[in-house]
Amino acid sequence: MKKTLLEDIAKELNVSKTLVSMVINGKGDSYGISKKTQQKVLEKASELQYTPNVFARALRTGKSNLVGLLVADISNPFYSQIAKYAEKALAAKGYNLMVCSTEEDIEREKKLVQLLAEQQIVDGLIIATTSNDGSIYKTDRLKKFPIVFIDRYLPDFAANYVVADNYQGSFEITDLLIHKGCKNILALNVSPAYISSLKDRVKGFKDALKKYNIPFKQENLIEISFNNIKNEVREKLVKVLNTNTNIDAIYTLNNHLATACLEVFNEFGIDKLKNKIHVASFDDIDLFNFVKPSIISVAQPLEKIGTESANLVLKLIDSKSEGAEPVKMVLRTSVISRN
Amino acid sequence: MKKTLLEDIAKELNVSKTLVSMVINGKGDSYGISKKTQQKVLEKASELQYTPNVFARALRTGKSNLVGLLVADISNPFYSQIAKYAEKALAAKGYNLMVCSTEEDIEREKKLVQLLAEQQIVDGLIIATTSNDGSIYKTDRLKKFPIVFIDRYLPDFAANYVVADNYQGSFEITDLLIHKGCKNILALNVSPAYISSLKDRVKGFKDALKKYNIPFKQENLIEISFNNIKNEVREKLVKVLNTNTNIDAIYTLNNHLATACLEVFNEFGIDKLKNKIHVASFDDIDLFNFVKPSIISVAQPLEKIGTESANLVLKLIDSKSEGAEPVKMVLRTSVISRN
DNA sequence: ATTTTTGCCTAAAACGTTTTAAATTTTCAT
DNA sequence: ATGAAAATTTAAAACGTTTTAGGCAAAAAT
Repeated sequence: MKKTLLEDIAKELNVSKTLVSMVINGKGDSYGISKKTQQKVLEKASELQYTPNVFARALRTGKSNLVGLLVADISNPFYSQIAKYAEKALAAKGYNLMVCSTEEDIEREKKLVQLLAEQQIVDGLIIATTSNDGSIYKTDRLKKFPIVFIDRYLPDFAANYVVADNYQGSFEITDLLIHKGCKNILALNVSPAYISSLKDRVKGFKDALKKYNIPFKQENLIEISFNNIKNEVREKLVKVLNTNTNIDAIYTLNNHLATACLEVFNEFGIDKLKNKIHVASFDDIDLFNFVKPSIISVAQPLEKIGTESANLVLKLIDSKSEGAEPVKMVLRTSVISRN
Repeated sequence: MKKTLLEDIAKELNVSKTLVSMVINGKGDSYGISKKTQQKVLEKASELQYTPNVFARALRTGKSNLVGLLVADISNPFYSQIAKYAEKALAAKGYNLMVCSTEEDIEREKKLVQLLAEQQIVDGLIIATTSNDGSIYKTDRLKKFPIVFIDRYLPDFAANYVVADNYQGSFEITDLLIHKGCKNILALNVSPAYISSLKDRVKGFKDALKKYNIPFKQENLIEISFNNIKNEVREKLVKVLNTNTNIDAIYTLNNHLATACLEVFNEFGIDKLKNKIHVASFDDIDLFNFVKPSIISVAQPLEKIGTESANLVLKLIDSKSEGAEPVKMVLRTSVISRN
């Protein structure tokens, strides 16, 4: 049972494959194919279970109906949730999704972009970039390629993005901590710290302190390198808590840091820590619903990021929007307070 | 700056594009192209940054160098971890991965398989199937298409699969519970219960009971429908615990059930529950490291499942292995005991 | 009764590769 | 030198579409 081709349908009906192609693509009317003929073609096509060859079509039209999603780590629930919703939104419009992990490696990101975009394998890209300066996106070809950045945007780079309002979320959760009486908050950040979302979170944190005239101390912002989170957190956190005994809150700037902290708590016993330490984290993961000490967190609108970025990239693909102003979408986060 | 084509290289060197194609594809030697010419071609190709057009190549050869991964839900960490490792293994061999969520919907699975496999978009598929009888895989075309099932296999269906040893894991964890003194274990299963991994877990559970001459009671195996887990767990769990007060352990058959149980515990307060209830779960998630009551769990070899399924599907693709015996890989799980 | 318009349809080229079959050039033995 | 054999190289077809440019009737306008 061979695959049905346009030609098979054409032969059976004694028409040209041109005509069949037109009808199949819904252009029958605009090319003035009679209703009767269109009907015949569609019936025969479904009878023979015709499905167009994607590669031939892509070769001819330069369109693949694929969208790529590049994230640092697909096994991070933050990204996999976004992936899920993006896929759904794309599927609704007849597009398929290719997910690739960059492993927070800019070289791998570059290779993938080259492969997927320059090669025109995908019609558009959704990217959580690891790049700091966006240099890899400054080629002529890529500048007019449909790309939507998510989670992290590139400063000084006119590009479309859909991100959470990291500043607002961080400001609000810090504000909440302060309202709960915290005066000496220890913040944990993760390198590479040039990533826009992290920078904005730090800024929100600092500005909230400023609002209440609490001086920011550099030693209260610890930086952990992303590829050795567990160990560094253990090391540095224990040290700080031992030397600086009036820390009254810990604020982790992403979910990995939070998990690492909780592990340290576990290991050393929560009670050994000063009693009234509050814990807060950017990102909201399932875990936080179950864990003591109870954690307040900033939930990002994952579904919205996924859906909106997908729709935006489709819009870019459709509109061939040369020269249009880039769309910058900043979505509100919500602070989740647990008793 | 137009894309470089085979023809561009050919023209610059005054050779045919046939020759260039041969050299680029590493077939220079076998076609007897002189070393000198090969050298020239490769140099010029890299000078002009030639990369072949994937679609033209796929159209001509019928090979796309893509592999599809179909899972029930990419946002489930179980699957997203597998995805990560599969992607890595594939990338190492020059293949890319397309991940698609089926949402545990057999119709969507069918559509995706049709699109990806029958359409030859991908060269092979890795699938966590929702199908119970495998009927959608029994077409002539699919029977000889490179498919590796993961997580769940299809009984009565000669197919390649890579799965965890669900029976062994379930047997061992039940055994462990019994050793801890439990005599009245409540097991929570999830529908659709025809899924092989779940059936094997149930069997392991029952056989472990049998080993110690503990009679299996049907009312100690509760079934929860997968699309309403949270509510049903709350409802049924509370009821059972109230009526049947000598339950001394709860064993959830997957990670979703476990999370739902923990939520119920949270809601009603752990202390309200009989003190000495042990909690066990198939699957091992991050959460379990942090939660009280402490949970024993069965960890599946996620990395291995991802890597091995990827390698297997590549082997199938390469070997055009008609008629070869299907590979059935059953990987040991490990029971993780927390004090 | 011829020309023009309209309505419907088609042949052929094009997309960028790979592969087949054959052509050309070189080398070697005579 | 000459023909056969060996070593290189190539033209053209093929993969399955979409699109361009146009063809041919039938209907309408002159």
